[in-house]
Amino acid sequence: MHTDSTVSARARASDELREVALEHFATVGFGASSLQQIADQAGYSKSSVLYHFASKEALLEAAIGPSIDALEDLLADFIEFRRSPGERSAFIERFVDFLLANRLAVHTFVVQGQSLRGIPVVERANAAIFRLAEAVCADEATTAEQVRFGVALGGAAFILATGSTYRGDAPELPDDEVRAALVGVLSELLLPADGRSTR
Amino acid sequence: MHTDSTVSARARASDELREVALEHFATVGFGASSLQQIADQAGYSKSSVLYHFASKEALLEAAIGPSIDALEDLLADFIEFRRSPGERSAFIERFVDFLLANRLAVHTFVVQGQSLRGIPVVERANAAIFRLAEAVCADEATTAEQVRFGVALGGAAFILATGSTYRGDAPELPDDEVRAALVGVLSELLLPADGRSTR
DNA sequence: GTCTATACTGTGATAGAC
DNA sequence: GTCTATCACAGTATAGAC
Repeated sequence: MHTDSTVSARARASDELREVALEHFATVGFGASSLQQIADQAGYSKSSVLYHFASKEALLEAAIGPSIDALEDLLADFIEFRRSPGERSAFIERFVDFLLANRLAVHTFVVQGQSLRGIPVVERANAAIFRLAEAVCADEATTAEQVRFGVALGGAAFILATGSTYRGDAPELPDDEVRAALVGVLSELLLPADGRSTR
Repeated sequence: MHTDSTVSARARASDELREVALEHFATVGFGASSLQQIADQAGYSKSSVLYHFASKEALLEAAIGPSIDALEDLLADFIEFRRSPGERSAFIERFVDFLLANRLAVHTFVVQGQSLRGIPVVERANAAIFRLAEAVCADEATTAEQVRFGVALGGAAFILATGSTYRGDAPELPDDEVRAALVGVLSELLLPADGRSTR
């Protein structure tokens, strides 16, 4: 029987590598990231990375897989209860919380989801996003509704990874204010409203 | 004196390479793009690419530079007239037209603007976006306003390059409908409105 | 478990034939 | 103008020492 310390050491190294790798994948992109840079920043050798994860793709799987699991759970709940009154706005809040808790992973598979086709974990992400679009948009989505969904998703993903704004100075926006602002914006974009097409 | 045909041939090759390169940079990312792939798709050799453009960065400069010029012109006009009544909504339409006419370039420097710091042409793009944020947001921008701007910009850039939606089937949305939808969405996000913070 | 050493491929870029 | 040949280097991945 393995000692706890052995198991913990292995898990700790994996976690550190996952975290550093996710940061690289989200910022410079999967294709432009190198195992060497990830290993250096995490304080391991390149070979150690390939001991913990069989390949670069396996590292991506470990980095964003749990976030996709969480998205799928969230989506299943929403689909079950979306007809209840008020459930849609409650979903927005849960969705924003998901975005904030998984910002790097979300940015990775939203922004790079199209260019990483063929990688199993990315296909899972794309499928989840597709079902999310189906659930949020009306059954027969108009162009306007599809654009609104795309702007909401892409805009949120963009915000999460750029430090929230494009202003060079102000380094950080307070998390609670970002959360409130995102809930407001996504509500406007995704909740059914009347008479907005004539604006 | 050079013949016209010689000049045209050189210009034609450069244009073809710029176009193919821009497509690669926007889809798979600058760092993940290779001169070999670009040369193959354009029907030239890798060396020919480096004859027309001294380096990979020079190719990026040629690919997105003109779009940044156009953005700077648009921005200068807006800053001059932004106090006029109705000028802001007119600007939204011009801005959307700019986005549609420069979709790949916009997607490239918006999405990858943070990770390509240090490349001169990208610094120009980031500076232009920063001034755009200053011009569009109120003088003392609240967190909510900054988030709205970020969602609008990032969402629009996302829409432009993903074929407009995340729905797997429907291959293309009609351009005029996308334009109208984007004008509507960006107007909601960027035009001053009353009483939306309490929603 | 983590490392060094190595193999092999692909990269951006240069030099020179035609 | 476009090509082939070549360069030095970085990429992922494997084998094996400790």
